[in-house]
Amino acid sequence: MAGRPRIYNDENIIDKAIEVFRGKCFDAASTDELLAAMGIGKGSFYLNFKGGKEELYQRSLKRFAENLNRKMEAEMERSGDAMGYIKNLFLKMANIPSAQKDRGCYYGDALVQLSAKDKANKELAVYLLKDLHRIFTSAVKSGQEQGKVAKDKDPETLGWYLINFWNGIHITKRMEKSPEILKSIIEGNFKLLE
Amino acid sequence: MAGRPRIYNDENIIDKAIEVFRGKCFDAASTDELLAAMGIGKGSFYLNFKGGKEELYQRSLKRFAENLNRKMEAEMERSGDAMGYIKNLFLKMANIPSAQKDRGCYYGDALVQLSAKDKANKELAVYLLKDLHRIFTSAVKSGQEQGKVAKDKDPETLGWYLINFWNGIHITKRMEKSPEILKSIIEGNFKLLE
DNA sequence: TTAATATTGTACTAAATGGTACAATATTGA
DNA sequence: TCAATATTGTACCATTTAGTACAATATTAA
Repeated sequence: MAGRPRIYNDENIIDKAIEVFRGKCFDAASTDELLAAMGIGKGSFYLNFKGGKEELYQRSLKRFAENLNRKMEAEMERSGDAMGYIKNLFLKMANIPSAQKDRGCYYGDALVQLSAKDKANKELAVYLLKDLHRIFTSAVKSGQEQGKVAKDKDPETLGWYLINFWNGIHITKRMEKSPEILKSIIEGNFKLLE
Repeated sequence: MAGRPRIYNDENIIDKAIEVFRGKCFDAASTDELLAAMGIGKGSFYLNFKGGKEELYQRSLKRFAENLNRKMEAEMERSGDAMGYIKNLFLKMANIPSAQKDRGCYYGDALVQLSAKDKANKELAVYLLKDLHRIFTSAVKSGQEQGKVAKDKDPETLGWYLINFWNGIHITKRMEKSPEILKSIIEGNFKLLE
């Protein structure tokens, strides 16, 4: 259990890598650039990430899910109004600064950016998006129990509407940044749940 | 007007390039690979595409628009039922083969795949997506005239719902390929126009 | 036939790429 | 104090990259 101490923390450097990956696609993000952002050298990197860039990306997807998916579940639970929390999550997208609107959903981006050879990571992104669908579906169910969502509709299907809307708005906000237009799209789509 | 005759046709080779670009992102598609698919050598390429890969991509976006946007307008006109044509366009996506479901909208993909440095091409993709919004909006208007779309709703706003739905379904079909689920998402979302 | 010219194919280059090898270093426990 | 060991930083490597230079080639018009 001896040895030279690490100068870094796994979670911290993966967060830095996510920042880089969100600015350009997997192939365009060079290891040199990633390592510079992470603040570690190649020696440390290839020791900890035996699979190189691909493993880093995989772990960044998992790390992202801990922050997004798990946090969403926790907040839904905590607030006691899961659907209200979800709707607010969407509405907030209308008002973020323009630069942030150029960023998409980390999972959806992975599906678009990864080439066919990165099969494993693509499947992981699909898995995490389906987990998001599950979370949306559970929010719909609790919304139905609270009388906030139409009870005669299949929650699973409404969950699909929501994940599809999630996928769409993350592209649309990159082409149209007007808060008013984005807000009208969001409000309009939530009518599907009524 | 003399000189060695070209062995290729601009439109043909750009179509081949589009095939390559749709399989991987801009940065990951190498010129060698592109030229092999296009069937021309570097000499011919850099003579015709002075701007290199970036110009090729730009012209491929424009070429794609001629085939998609212009064709959509023509079909809407020809069919005499613009909204029916648009809805059918979406419904067809539910039943295409799985491999095709892994491909997205060429413009939306551009927004996700291009890095910040390709500003010009990103703006072109935005322009073409906005042209699609205009087309959707005009379909809504003609649907309203024909009593197929609710008349009390702003066509521009419904156009936004449609372009956002377009953006979304092109991501969603990459994560969920079931024709039934995709069909239910499409049918459900078109309720927003009623 | 031939001058003018547009296109082609290939050899080449400089830079960047992902990854490896390994000596130097900083710690722990005996 | 020192052996054992985990981490670090750097020099290095083979490959791939986008793009250039230019001689060879195939055509048209005089």
